[in-house]
Amino acid sequence: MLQTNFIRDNRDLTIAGLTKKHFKDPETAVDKITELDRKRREIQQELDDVLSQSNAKAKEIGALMKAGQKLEAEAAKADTVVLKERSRALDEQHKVTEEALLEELVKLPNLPHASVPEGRTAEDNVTVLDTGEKPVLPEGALPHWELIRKLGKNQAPIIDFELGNKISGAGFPVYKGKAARLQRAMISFFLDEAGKAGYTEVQPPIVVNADSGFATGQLPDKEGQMYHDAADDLYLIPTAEVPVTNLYRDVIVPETDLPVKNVAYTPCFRREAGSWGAHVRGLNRLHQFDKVEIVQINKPEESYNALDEMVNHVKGLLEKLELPYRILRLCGGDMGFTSALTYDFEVWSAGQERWLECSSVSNFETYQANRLKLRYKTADKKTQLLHTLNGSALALPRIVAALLENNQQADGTVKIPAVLVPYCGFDTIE
RNA sequence: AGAGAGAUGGCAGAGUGGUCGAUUGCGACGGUCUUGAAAACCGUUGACUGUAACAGGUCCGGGGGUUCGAAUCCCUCUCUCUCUGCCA
Repeated sequence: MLQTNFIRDNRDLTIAGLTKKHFKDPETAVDKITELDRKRREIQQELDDVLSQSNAKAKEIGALMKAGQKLEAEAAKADTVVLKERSRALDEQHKVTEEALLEELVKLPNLPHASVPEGRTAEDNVTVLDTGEKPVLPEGALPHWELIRKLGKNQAPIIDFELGNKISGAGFPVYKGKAARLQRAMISFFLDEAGKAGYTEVQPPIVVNADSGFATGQLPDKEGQMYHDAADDLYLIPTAEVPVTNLYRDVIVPETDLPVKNVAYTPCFRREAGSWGAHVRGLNRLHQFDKVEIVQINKPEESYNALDEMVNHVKGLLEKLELPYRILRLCGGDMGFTSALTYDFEVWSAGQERWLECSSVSNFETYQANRLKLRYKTADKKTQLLHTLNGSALALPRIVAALLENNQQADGTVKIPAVLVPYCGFDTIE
């Protein structure tokens, strides 16, 4: 959430930023907020004044009572009636205005960093790195959803969508045998790599309350994208970002603890309402998938260095997995609601000849921290909002898809990259 | 799930209607003393809002109420602890 103070003092910057993000009619939104903010502060001032008078009166009455001057006390009580009426009315106005302000404020996305390219769609994203080297597949190479039918014993697919259909529904595959083991291996590998890079491993809850969803920005923006348990008003997490970042909700972090670096493996759940289509096959889009997420909390002046560090970490993973990939700097129109700068990683899926998004690394600056009330104390004892960052390192299904497709051999088997062999206990899936 | 108790500042722990934003202890920070450290002593030590800076306002688990006035009384929700039951 943007800060009202910032909007008030930087009207043009705010409008320019919103425009870059293709936010509809930013002037109107900013004006509305500025006006509500002005009104709120005006009411607040008046209310404070009335309360101050009431407090003084109450003290006066207290002193009179103590002195045993009952008559005078009763007279003073009469004076408070008007004050009380007035403060009730003002309080009501204040509440209404504040709610209206918040309602408008949460509609505003984060402002993009200066380096964010102009543009509206994925077409306008800027490729900042392309590793080139795409594998040449043998004759008869298949996309992974075909390939998995041929792998495993007795024609039982190692990743079984039909079986998932039966027990849950579309988008909930069952991993079996070496596919299940591969998943577990990758989770361990990713966690170990993050550990070596200084991240502390955490295991958070995978259902969260509405406060948590709000603080990281999933609510109210993406209400319909999360699975919701109405009985207990809890949400299944769409990403570990939500619980892990919320560990620091309402926290003032000691400066000496910065930067905070956490890594978590969790399953992720996404309803993907409305985003299903014919092109979405196999592992390309799922309702449940596994992901290892890195999260950093850093001082404002350090956060973009931290973002670079995270990007390099993800690069390292893909390189160790020997997968071709590219990095995109997302344009204003394609970025997430809460992000100030996002790099997407796409892995080359040779069997379907497509790029698949497998990681998204973002700096949210103070947008989440403002909702989280996540702060630290500066050397001169001021409390200041921190910056939050996160990135997938990595999301599994599309990596699995790319591994299977890119590493398929002429004889129909699949080679496992060397770094995963110790984790898997095998080097080939047949 | 049933019965009882409780939720106060970084922590511990007072406070049961009137200068209480809150006694005190610990911790932390600054100082005196010391070559340095410890001890001792003195002082400082929550957040939000607001102001140019003061002032002012709000916050004692959350929400609501009673009252001129609430940490203190009432209602409600949530959570924690103890005992009993059940259970990976």
